[in-house]
Amino acid sequence: MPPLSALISLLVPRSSSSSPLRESHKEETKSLIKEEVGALRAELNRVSKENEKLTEMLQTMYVNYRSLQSKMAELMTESSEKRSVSPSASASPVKKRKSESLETNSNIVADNPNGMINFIRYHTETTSSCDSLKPIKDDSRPKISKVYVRTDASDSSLIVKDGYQWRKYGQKVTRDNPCPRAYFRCAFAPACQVKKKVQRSAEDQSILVATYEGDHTHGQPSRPEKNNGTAAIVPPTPTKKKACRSDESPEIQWRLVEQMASSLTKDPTFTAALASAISDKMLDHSPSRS
DNA sequence: CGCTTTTGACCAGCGC
DNA sequence: GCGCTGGTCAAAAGCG
Repeated sequence: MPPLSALISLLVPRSSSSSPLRESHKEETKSLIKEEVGALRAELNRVSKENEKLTEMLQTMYVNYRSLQSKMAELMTESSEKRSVSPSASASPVKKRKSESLETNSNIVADNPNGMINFIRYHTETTSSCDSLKPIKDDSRPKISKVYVRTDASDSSLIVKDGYQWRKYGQKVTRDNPCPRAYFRCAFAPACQVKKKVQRSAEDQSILVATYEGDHTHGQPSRPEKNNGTAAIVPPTPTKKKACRSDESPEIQWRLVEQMASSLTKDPTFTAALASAISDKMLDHSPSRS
């Protein structure tokens, strides 16, 4: 990313002349640029504060989710204990597809009433509390995680922009949902066995449900700039929680601001608007116009 | 021309 | 064993 000062120096031509008129114009331009920079910084601060608020909201949601999950786990343990008392119940094996549907039903579509969060992700670990109901053979199953993405209901594409490259290898209409389900494999590394299923929610067709199976054996090939305006908020996992805390060091906060600035300057619309605004201001105050 | 997507065929698991 | 269903394969079509 080119620094803002470099961008400005490109837009503002350097003059070798030192006439008083030129000098005053130069000063005027400088003050204008300073004003612009100040306004941009204020905007950046505003956005970062908004981001902090969203992060806090997300943390609250995550804490609520965890407490619900632990309650669910307690209930599950209780019910499994009761089952183990009853010999008829423990004798019936849970079949593969049954367990999958059970898992899906236990997941609730997380939605924000404000519509601010449209990308919710959480993991369904193989070592989850629900394992008490699963047969032992399921231990070898890959890690499954689900992502709910709010999209435009009119948008028929089954694309979930998560930064990874995916190759579609199939599509199928399932019995319980009139919307087709798309099957993807990780296209970045042939050895990477991660699979993704994407299907619109039967209840709310504006929600895309992406199911990830397994872990990537490589790093993320591309950053989320691919999202191009699609808000993507991932709730903090226990290990990542620290990075999302509001009381983190100023260095980290500054890095976050830098990242935001970077993403803004990478946006061609933003840079074009910035260049246009600066050039307009320059032309407005140019001596030829007066 | 090579890569990606589409789509019908095929296969395996499950219920009856 | 048969039918249903979800998941995968692979040839054909599409696209840059």
